[in-house]
Amino acid sequence: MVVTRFAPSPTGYLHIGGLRTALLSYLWARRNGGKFVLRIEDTDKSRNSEAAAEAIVKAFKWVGLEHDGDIVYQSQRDEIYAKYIKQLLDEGKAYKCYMSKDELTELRETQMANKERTRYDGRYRDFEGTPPEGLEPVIRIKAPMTGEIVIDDGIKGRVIFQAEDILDDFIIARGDGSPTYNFVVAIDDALMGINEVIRGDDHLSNTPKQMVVYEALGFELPKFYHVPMIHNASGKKLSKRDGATDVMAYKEMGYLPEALLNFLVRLGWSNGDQEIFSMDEMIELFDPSNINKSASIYNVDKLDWLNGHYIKNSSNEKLAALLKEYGVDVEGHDKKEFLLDALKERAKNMKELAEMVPAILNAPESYDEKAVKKAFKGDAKEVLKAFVSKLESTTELHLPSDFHAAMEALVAEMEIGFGKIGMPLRVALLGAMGGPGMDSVMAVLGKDETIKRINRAVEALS
RNA sequence: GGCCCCAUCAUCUAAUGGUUAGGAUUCAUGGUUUUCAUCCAUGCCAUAGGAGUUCAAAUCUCCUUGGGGUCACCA
Repeated sequence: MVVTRFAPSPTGYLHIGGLRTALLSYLWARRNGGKFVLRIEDTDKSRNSEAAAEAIVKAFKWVGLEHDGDIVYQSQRDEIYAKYIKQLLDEGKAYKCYMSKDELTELRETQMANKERTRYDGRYRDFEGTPPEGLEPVIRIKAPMTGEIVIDDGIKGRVIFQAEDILDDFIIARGDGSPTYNFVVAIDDALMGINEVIRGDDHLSNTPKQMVVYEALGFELPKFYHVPMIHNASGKKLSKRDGATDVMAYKEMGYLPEALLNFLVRLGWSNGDQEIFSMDEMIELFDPSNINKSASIYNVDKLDWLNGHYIKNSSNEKLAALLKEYGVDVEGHDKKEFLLDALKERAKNMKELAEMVPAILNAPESYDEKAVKKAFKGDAKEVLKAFVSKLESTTELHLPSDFHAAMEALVAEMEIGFGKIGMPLRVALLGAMGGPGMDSVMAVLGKDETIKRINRAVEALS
């Protein structure tokens, strides 16, 4: 069975890059009928892991990703790590190092001055004397100093490191006894049965260290997939400065989760010319082994386009329910179908959609000067008055097509162009140019409100 | 700087060693419309550079250049 995981460090919220690796792990697990588990990497206890976990779960919930089983907190697994530290110590695969932080810094500076690679020099590897007083030792693992470390990566292919270039006896437990990242990741992944690790390729150079731990503990290696990063417009790793990296901020900006996921899955991965993927299609088609090797740049235009697409193709019921989260309630409005039909074609995001609703439902408080100047010239008022009479004398006025017919009849009778009625009518009903078709607007407003608004405008603009 | 990774339009990407290098987004133009948007049509735009292998290279090899990642008692 394929078991994947998402293992964020709790920095407070889920960001867009994290969501992508989570999505890919999720898809691959689902495609294989496997499991997708969530683990919070909170070995640094100074941070509030619960709030972070809640934020992540909240974001997961919003986009519709579900993890299997309980959330695993590394902060609650100290005994497990302690057990393995003891085991390695007993087996002579790890040892106590009494070097102080100052000494370490000094060593590093000397090495840098000599243009050598900075590394621990192994001075306590075979130490048998009396340890210095008053110093809590760190635990270091014995790492191979020669030979090749080969990662058979599912995306990058064979990646080969020389042990002497990158390894030293790295620290697996700090002076206070707490275990370090590369140690616990390997243990947790192994213990939780994770056999397919999909993560950012910034972890590629950590992998050899983790492999040392796997080897020392006799665990079986998972399959690694190191996914290229998402970069910002200037080609750098996506950071908090690049605008809204918090997934929940995308909700606030009016993005639909399906648009966001669709956007993310297409970053570095494709299926021929297909651009639109439902969740089911993603699950059916996604395979991490055909993810691109190169980083991709995050580009909002495509996301906006996708979002517009998904809004246009959403049902009115769904949009009405969603709109409530953006402070607009149209569920009780008897013309909500006409309203949403007209508006969803033109909204790029939910926030825009939410703003368009009151612009129609509320009568204009003022009339845009430029629009008035353009639309209210010549006999515009006479045309509007004639249109009012036309509406008053028409009994069946419900559908947009009914109102359209009324307009058509008027322009035919008066022998004028559509613009002669359309433009002043637009200003009268909405106060400005722009917006949906007049027939839809009138159908939403109804006959009485339409007439009322026209009369008011004619009066106000005299 | 050491090590590792990467390189097709501005951006996301497609292309069993043989295609007029395809699609999408953006942009431009035209059409549709009472306006704006949508929608439709058309157009602009790419194999980083240099060697090599081959009848044939975006595709394989090497070098150069460029970009990125990583080098903690952070994760």
